[in-house]
Formats: sequence, structure tokens, C-alpha cells
Amino acid sequence: MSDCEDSRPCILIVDDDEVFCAVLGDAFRARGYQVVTAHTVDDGLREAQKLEPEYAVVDLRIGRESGLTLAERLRAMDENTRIVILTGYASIATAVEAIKLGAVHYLAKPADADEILASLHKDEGDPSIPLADTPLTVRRLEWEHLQKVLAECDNNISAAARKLRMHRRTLQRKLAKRPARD
Amino acid sequence: MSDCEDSRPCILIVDDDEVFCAVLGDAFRARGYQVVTAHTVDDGLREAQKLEPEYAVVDLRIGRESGLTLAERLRAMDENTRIVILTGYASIATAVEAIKLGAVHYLAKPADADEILASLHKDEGDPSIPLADTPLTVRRLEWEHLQKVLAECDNNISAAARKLRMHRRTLQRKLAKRPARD
DNA sequence: ACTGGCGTGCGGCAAATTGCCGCATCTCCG
DNA sequence: CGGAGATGCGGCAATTTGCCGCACGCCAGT
Repeated sequence: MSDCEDSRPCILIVDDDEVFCAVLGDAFRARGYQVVTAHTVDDGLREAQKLEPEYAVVDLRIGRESGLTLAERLRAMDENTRIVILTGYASIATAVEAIKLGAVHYLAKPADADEILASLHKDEGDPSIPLADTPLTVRRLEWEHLQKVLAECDNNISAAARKLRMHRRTLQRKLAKRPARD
Repeated sequence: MSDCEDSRPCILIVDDDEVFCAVLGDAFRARGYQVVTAHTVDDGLREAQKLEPEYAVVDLRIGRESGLTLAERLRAMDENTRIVILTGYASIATAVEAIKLGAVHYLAKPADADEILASLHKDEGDPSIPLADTPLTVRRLEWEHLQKVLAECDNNISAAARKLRMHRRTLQRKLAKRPARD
């Protein structure tokens, strides 16, 4: 594989969820980026070595490994890599850690491509990218989150409700209602 | 008032809750620190100028002002001041900000004196240690989202409410509540 | 086959949360 | 000074939760 000599900016995406990588990758490509994806810390490092991407989106939990260690090594390889940590298991402690390790931002999933790009570019010197002007509605955000957790629980509503620490009945009602509205 | 020539390390505590300051201050003194407290950003700066404390514990919301601006100025005065932000309204968005501004840590109240001291002394990133295993609660996710959008709107509540397409009153109420202790 | 454990719909009701109005400041700015 | 826009907050009706119960349907262990 060739490296990032391309004029297009290069982004490395590392997440163990392959579907997620694919979708996000396409979204970035559609916005004019060169994209590589990896699903393990080691692969991520390998790709980074080859391509020297200037941006990286890394999941906090890559399989059983920590995205933070990957972030640290990416920065060790190239101080200028702009990394954002993205995760469905966000916590303040890891956010603090991520920033200390040099990540430019830390986002909780769900986050859309524009949002991630905005974070990647935020505070970047020259081409100040305007950040998205239409953040997700709370309703929408909630819906995405519920769907995601539900999927993780193999569509077991009771289990999902427990994980989300919400009443099963409430989850049920939210799931039943949502398809209609935005 | 004399300055920190004392052999004991000097800590500045800034929080608009006077009772909290007093209690925390006593706890620190009992542990051999010299302590000064302040309840406004300006007072905090004044004390800092006089005493040049090597540590500072600052609340995120000092009355109507932001502890982050105070933190920023404290660091501008003395790069070596080790600051931890302490707050009952913790969010990832503000945590990220705080660390970027140079705080050494960011803690959610309630936090006991020992915990705070440990944070003040703790050094460079240990990338591996923490990792959550449960997804965020819907409530928590909402809180984080609100905080993020709010930050994007420079803390303009009305603007954030418009962006989120929710009633300003509702946003106000949600922000007034503390993030759930989940 | 029976039984206990677990998941799923759904009705109902009290309690909590929203949406929306109004009003009284404040601040910024021409 | 006057107006535009922010903010804090009380109040109220309309929804939405949280939580309980009940009636199944499945499946494994005895």
C-alpha cells in the first residue's frame, strides 16, 4: 500500500467494530479524505507506520485493549498526529487521560462524521473548519444510543434496560414510539 | 498576610460554597498543608498573587463565573501551579477543556480530601489503568450532549436551546440538576 | 409433564418532567 | 435613552416516567 503522499489528508480509523469503521470511513472519503482502517492496536500501529496519517480516530476500547495506549504510541511516532478518542463507554477519567496523552478531543458515541471532523480540526491553525451547526436533537441522540445498546444485548430488551439502568417498561415505550419522529 | 515561605506546601481553594471551603481547608491543614480559600475568581487571583501557591483546587462554577478562566489565569501567573478542577456538575466537555488548560486533574464532587491530594500529586498519564464496562445511562448521555452543545455555544443557554430545538426553560432546568450519580 | 426462571406485551396510576407563558432584571450597543 | 437579547424563576396544564401487576410464551432441569 502506498503512503499518504496523496494531496488529500489522511485519516486512520481504529475501532474493533468493523461496520462502524466502514461507515465512518466512507463518510470521510466522501468528504475528500484518504482513509485507512484497522481493528486492533497492532494493526493500527502498523498502518500508522506505513502511512503516517495526520489524523486518527481511535476507539477507547479496541477489543480487549485500550485505545489510550494506541493513542500514546501514535503520538510517540509523530507528535503532530491529531487524535480524537471516540467511545461508547465514555467516562471522565478516561477523557482526562486521553487529553493528557495528547488527544485533541474525546467524544462519546454516537457522534456523526461532521462532528468528528470538526473535533479533529478544532484549534488547528490554518483552515479553521466551521463546526456543525445542527447538533443532534436530544431525542435523536437517545434513540441512537438505545438502538446501539439494544443491539449489543442481542435485542434483549430486558437486558438492555438493565444495562441502561432504566425501567424496562420505559425502554419498551421509547422503542415503540420512536420510528415516527426525528 | 504572609506568603508561602512556610515550609509547608501551600494550597489555594476557590469555591463559592464557603462551608465546603472551610471543611476541605481543615482537612488539608490536618494533613500538613498551608491553606487559603477564596470564594470568587477575583479573590482567588488576588490570593494567588500574594501567596504563589503551588497547588490549587478550584470549583468549576464559582458563582456565575467559570473556574476554567480562573485556572487559565493561575497557570498564566505560574506555569508550575498544579490545579485540579472539582465540581458537582462534571461533564466530559468541561473536563477536556480543563485538561487542555493545564489542570492536572478533574474530579467530580463528592471527592474526599485524600482523593484530591492524590490527584494533585499524581503525575503523567498512565494510559492503561481505567476502563468502563457499562455504556452511559441515557440521562448521562443527555447531560454530556447538553454540555457539549452548550460549550459550542460559549455557554449561551438561549443559543444552545435553539440549536437543540428544545425549550430554553427546559434546558435551564436540566442544567440546574446535577448529573445523575450513576 | 410440570415447574421455575426469564423475556415480552400491555393497562393503569401517581409522580416527575416538559412545553410554554409571563415577568423582572441585566448587559451590550447605537 | 431605548431596544434587542440573555437569564433566572414561578406557575400550570399536558406528557412522559417509574413502577406494579397480569398474562402469556420459551426452555431447561427434575
